Amino acid sequence: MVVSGKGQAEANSEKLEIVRHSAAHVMAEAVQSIFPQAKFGIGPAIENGFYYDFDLPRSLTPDDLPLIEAKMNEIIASNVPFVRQEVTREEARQLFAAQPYKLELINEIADEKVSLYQQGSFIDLCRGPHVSSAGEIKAFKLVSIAGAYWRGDEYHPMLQRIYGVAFDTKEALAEYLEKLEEAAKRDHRKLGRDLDLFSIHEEAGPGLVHWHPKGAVIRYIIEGFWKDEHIKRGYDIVYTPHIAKLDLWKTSGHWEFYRDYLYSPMEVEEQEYIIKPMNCLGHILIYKTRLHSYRELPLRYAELGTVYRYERSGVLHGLSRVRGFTQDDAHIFCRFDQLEDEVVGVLDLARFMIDTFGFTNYQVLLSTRPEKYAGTIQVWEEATETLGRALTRIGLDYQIDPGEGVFYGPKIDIKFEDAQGRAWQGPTIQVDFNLPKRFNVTYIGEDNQEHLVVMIHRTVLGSMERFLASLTEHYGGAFPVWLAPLQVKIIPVADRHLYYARKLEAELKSEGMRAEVDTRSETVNHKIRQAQLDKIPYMLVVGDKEVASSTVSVRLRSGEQLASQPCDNFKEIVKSAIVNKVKELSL
RNA sequence: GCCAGCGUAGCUCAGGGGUAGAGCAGCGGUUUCGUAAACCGCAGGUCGUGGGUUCAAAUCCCUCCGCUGGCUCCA
Repeated sequence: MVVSGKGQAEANSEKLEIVRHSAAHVMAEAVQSIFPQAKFGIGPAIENGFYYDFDLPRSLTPDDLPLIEAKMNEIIASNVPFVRQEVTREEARQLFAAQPYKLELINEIADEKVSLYQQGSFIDLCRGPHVSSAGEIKAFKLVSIAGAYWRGDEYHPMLQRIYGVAFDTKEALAEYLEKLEEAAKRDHRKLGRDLDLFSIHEEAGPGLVHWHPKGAVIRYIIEGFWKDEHIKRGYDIVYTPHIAKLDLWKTSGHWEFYRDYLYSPMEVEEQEYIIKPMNCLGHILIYKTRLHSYRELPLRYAELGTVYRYERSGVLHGLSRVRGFTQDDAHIFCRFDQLEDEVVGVLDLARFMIDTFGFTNYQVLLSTRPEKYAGTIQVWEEATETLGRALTRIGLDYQIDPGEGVFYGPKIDIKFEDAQGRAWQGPTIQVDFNLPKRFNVTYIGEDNQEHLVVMIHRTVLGSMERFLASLTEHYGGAFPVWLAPLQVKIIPVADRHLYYARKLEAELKSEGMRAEVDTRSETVNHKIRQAQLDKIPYMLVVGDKEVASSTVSVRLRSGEQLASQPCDNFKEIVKSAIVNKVKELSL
């Protein structure tokens, strides 16, 4: 039996964190030497590196970074020791008399003693630990400057933050920077343009997505799959209008709570209407067109519903954060005693979707009661426990996100990571105690009395836009065959093979495959290169040999090449890849 | 929204007070080719917008719009 405490890897990562934290202090010393008037915020280690926040007499520009780096290198070369000492809070206050942010921090420390770390001329309030001397920082680079509000509060002053990355060795640093460059190639905004999937136009407005034919094919396939799967799982597909009277949104509370996210009302025949920011109200109206017995619950209304929300200009991001998007939405109306089974059902569906589309990098979060909430604590606790039980039943590992629930109920979020490691919320399951009450959404129970339903808002993809972003980055644009906008590119060797190539194209198309002939009078090499850049799964090169023997020569986008084979054989291979939704090309 | 940076041809980018450039893509020819870029030619831009400084602005200054990276936010 192994009795040792920490594993080697864990110890290494702790050491690296200390190095990164110390690098932040060294950077602060460098900044202090350049700007003696600098006021210091905080400077922690973060994933891959560190940052430090400064209040400086002028704005930093990227040109400042090499100067600060040079200074840091001097400090590191001098190998100054990091010295820890403890002083009383009062002594610390005197020491940091000219440092308002530090004073604020000192005042919040409960202990009578506070610890300080000093290297060279720079002394900082800090819990530590640190390296013993600056020379232990082996490889770092300053990467960017950003504004950051003091203590993350937008009503506090904005400080200047410098981000750096730091690693054990120069090689590890170079490897990391290389990885960043590779990640940029997977960025859905770049691939979206290169692969002709979508565009966003200044003329039309930021955050408004135009789906090109190739992006639209992917969406169309996903939507068809999504609808079929929902019908199989007991959902009913509905459609609701894109605008509705403002009064409806006043009743729901959205006008009061989410006004900042709503587009201004438009007047129609002296009535005010708004464009919908959510689909739920339409579904509620459908539900309420008649009385419902407890026997017919749960009812599940699903809609690929397009919504519009005003997002602040600084937060828009490709397809991941937009102002108009289509949610793969559904609302489940059920009894409280059905909640757990329903959540299990949704989680099972969400996981089925995640697996089918091949995602592996995601995290599951259970968000609990926030400070401002509707309903009673008891109901909240019951519902939160129910969500937790559902997660356990389905066997999903999850973390608690305390206080991050929506005011109307707890929720489960599934977040996908993008190419640069940023997390974006995809599937979400939210329990709602608020709307059923506000709209009096009820069923008639066994006791012949009216009871409020429990509503679940849920998506299993998130939105079509964000989902395409995630999908594109996950596959680096090389979509699985069933999703690939174009599945087969037919490449005739010379013009005399065009007839045969077109016949093949027609044959494949008639069986539902997406095939196209490259009819240009270009070299075979050129056409193959183009097909490779377009990341088309299969390329069929046809020349004299193939025409003579009625075969095709298959090249995969992996570069793998296969012997000539009968066309029927190839068709079966592609069909099976489509039907089985295979993630990797294999033959 | 806030801080910083950026905006030159469809794309990637050069030029930085004195007549707007390249490669790729596009178009027209020639070439008919066997698994990642044939050759020749042509065309393509109010240098994001509006204003200012100047004899002269893509270039310097300001406004706005958009994008990028952060921050805040994200029902």
